[in-house]
Amino acid sequence: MSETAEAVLSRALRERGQRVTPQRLGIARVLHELPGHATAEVVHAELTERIPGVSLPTVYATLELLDELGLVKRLATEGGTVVYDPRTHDHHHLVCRRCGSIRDVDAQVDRQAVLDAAAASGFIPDDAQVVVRGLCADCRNA
Amino acid sequence: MSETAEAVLSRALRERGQRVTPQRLGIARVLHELPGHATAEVVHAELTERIPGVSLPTVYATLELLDELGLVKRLATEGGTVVYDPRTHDHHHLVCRRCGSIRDVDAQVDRQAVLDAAAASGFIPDDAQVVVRGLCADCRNA
DNA sequence: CTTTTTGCAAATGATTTGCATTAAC
DNA sequence: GTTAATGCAAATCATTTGCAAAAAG
Repeated sequence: MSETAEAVLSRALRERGQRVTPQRLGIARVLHELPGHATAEVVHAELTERIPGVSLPTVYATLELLDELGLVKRLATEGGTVVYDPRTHDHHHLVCRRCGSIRDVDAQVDRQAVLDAAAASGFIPDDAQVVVRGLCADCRNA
Repeated sequence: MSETAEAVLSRALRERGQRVTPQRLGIARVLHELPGHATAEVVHAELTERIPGVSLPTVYATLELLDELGLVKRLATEGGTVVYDPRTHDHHHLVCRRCGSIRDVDAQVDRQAVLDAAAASGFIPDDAQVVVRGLCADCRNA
């Protein structure tokens, strides 16, 4: 089986000489257990039910740290807020124009043409994902 | 030659029974004349040099209106702010992880695989663009 | 004239900061 | 013991809202 989010985080923190705290472990765990993507507020609310007393600023700081460590991905929403994605494998996103929800999709897309064009302009690419905008299944009905 | 942004906007407004005001025309013109994408603040600053006295709330409301009319595209930045893109043709974006800048790239990418996957999950796609994250030419040096 | 649009001032809401206290190591 | 991490309260910043005055049709 694969390692827990806590185990991966603990090792990453020790490697950088940073401290392993219950807040950090809890935040990583909660983010991975929540379905889909989550905002700092949502992580905080869920975490509070497990470890009361953790502050919102700590949640924000920790999510940013997890992003720096490459353990989660920070995503900007159309609405201007930020959500975190615990899935770091290569995938694409479906963004609903009505409710703003973001869902993952797996698909094989050849992005070489954009990457080449990017490189040609002096840009050094890290990764490239497709963002599909439209109407999600829920909003299609409602 | 192609129509001016003002002419297109005037017609779109009349069609919807909305009013053609110097503020709206000026905002559309400024957005199209500024290089690349612009925030509401930047549009406001530039517009103020041409037509003093236009308020920031009016700029925000007008940019939203232009987006609804399909004359510009609203984009959320990684930093959590919003910029407007006056180019409505199909293109992709290069987002710098360091300075947050967004540049356009033209490239031919076959997105059918994601669109199919999206449709299979009940999502109705409007469009799909590739977002390339990485380091822009300026930040690579600095 | 009637109704929309504007400008102003104030409100909002997500995220960040300063700083004293607490807890990892 | 040292130094980094936390919690709290206050600050910040982009964006939005309420409402009376101005202007488009």
